[in-house]
Amino acid sequence: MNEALAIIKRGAVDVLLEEEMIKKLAENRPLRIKAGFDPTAPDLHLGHTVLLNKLRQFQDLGHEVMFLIGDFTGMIGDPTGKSATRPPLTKEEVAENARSYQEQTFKILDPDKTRVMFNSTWMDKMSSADLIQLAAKHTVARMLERDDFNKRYKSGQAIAIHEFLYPLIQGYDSVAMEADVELGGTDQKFNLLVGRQLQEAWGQKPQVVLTMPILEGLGGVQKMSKSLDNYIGITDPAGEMFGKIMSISDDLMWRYFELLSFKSISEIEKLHKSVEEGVNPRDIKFLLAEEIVERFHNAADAVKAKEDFITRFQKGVIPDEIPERQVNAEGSEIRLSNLLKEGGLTSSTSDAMRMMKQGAVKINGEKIHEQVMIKKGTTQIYQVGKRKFARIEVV
RNA sequence: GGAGGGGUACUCAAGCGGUCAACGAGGGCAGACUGUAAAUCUGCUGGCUUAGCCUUCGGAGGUUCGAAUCCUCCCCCCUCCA
Repeated sequence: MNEALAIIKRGAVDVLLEEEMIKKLAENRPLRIKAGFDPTAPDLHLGHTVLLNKLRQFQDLGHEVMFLIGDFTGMIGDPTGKSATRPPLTKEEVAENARSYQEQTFKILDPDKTRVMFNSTWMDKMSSADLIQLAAKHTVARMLERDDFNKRYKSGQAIAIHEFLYPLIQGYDSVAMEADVELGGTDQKFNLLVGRQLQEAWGQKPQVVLTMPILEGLGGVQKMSKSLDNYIGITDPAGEMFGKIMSISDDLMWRYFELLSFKSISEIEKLHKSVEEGVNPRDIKFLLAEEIVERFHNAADAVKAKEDFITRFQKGVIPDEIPERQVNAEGSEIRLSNLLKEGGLTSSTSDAMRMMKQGAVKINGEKIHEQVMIKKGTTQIYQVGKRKFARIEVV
């Protein structure tokens, strides 16, 4: 039981309230663990798996995971200023996304102990009067306590009325689901707490709120996100996944170990000690990279990814598996800048020019500093920076 | 409905008639050094047919030789009053 609590608390930022968690565990029954997901983004990356890992741990302890897809809110759309207007999803799209979610999450979650739910099930039935009564359960002042509302309010940015509704709906989901525990990122803390309050208002025992940290992206500064392109997708090819993990800083590595590895805390502690005693952190990072690649691919791929990595970077060999592309030349030849752009190695020809000037561009391993013409019919290996390669044929 | 303030590149934030493709900071990218690490140093960070040209400062017009900067209208946001 103490052990269970320790597992639950690993990596978590908050457990509110811990005494309640202990009591619930003592009841010795499968607890109902809720976690909500946006119906829009089924492309999961390692940042999402922090939460999934925690859900998995609950499953391993014998509890039941309720995987809630917030399709109701997704179908309304969220016209809040900042994230551009996101178009409402259709029922079909939601269903498709849900399927995609399962496909990806079941690499971590145990399907037998996972129930997928949709909040439209109960929200569709809610009348306007019901909704207003729900809204009556909370006050504006308390809403403004939420950090991001608070900041926006103080700095004079818009807050639309419906934004106040989202935490309430999310909280009501906990009521409808009779959740014992709800998991979320630290950014969700406020919303999760609203759930507690509403459950009490409906005469239920409030859920325990457990928040997990937001995983930093590859740069270690901003959160991992697709739009910042600093993520490791769980469907990334093995070699890429391995390489991305190897590129993180040593400090960040320990964070990834804590949040992403299935190794026990004591094992990780041992690794930490070994580094302090002089083991090259890089070798420890190998362990992490192998573990993650193995989880989302398989053991053989992990081994191969490591070998490739070593030949490629420690021995400086150009990788043998590089993407092959074809680029169309208008005439008998094409400018290198255009080739790099068309070949997807740079975002624009201007970018390509900059890269050349900085000595980041190589053709067959040879640095190219200036614009050159590439003849039609040639196939060469182009490289921009350390990581971007392509074998491009000019046709 | 009334009064005032504001909308600048990924983010924050200068600029308030030319020297502005737009200071600075953060973020990001690249090079050097390395362990594809960190730290550090250097360069870059709108596009193109790249010593030149083209399009950007909420939107549309206008004034001017010349506008992010001035004027008009519109849209959006904030504050106070009702």
